[in-house]
Amino acid sequence: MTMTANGFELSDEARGFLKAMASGTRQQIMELFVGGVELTVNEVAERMSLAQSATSTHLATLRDGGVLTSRREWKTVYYRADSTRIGKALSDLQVTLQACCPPGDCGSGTSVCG
Amino acid sequence: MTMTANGFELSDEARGFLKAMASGTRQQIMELFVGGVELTVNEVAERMSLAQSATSTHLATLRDGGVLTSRREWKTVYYRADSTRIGKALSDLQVTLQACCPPGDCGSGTSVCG
DNA sequence: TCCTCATATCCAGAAATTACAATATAATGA
DNA sequence: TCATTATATTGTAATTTCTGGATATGAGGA
Repeated sequence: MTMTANGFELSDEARGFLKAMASGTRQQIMELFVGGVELTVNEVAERMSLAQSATSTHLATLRDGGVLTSRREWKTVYYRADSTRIGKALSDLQVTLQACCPPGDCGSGTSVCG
Repeated sequence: MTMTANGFELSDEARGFLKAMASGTRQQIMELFVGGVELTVNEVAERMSLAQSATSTHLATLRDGGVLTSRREWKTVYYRADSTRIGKALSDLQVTLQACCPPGDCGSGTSVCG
């Protein structure tokens, strides 16, 4: 929990998540990981009909954004959804975007709530 | 609730949300709406130091994506966060991305859960 | 009707993203 | 060391997105 969080600006986790998920291709890639499945770069490339280089870049973007995590086993890298960080990002988005009233100002101003 | 929802693909609400929130500028715009605040196009343009045309386009994109809603009062249009639709999108994202195991397949496969 | 204000749309250049081919790196085994 | 396999990085062209100026639309008031 960051000390500077005030509910008025999106957390780094939320920003990273949104940036990573901004691409339709990456959204489709994430659908391959539903259910905790682990996949290698080549497996994703094949299922997406995408070049290996493009796939590697997308997976790196998703990992940088906290959506995927990876582990290395021998020569191959396994990617899977980072459930914990995804949960944090979504929670932050909900707090910031769905909050009815500013902290300490509920019901006092011109805010339209509900 | 859609009949075709199976947890393996992102809902239209989730896709619309992600597309709308893909831009850093639009993320900043959304921070202006925290707490249920209502703002006009010109107010957003001024606070963002953005041209009126660009602002109008961004707000339309956010509305199309289900993140903002608008009402017309006399000559001016007031925008505010669409709490209900934001909640639906975030809920769908959580169900799809955070789900541990495929429906009906929990604990049976090679999934790495937790 | 004409004028004004707020917003929306159109257009063209600038900036960012995406894709693939080629090459580089990392890890392992012969 | 050399070859092999999986992944990462580089370079570049094509596409998409973003932005501001100009213009159009829509609603009221004089």
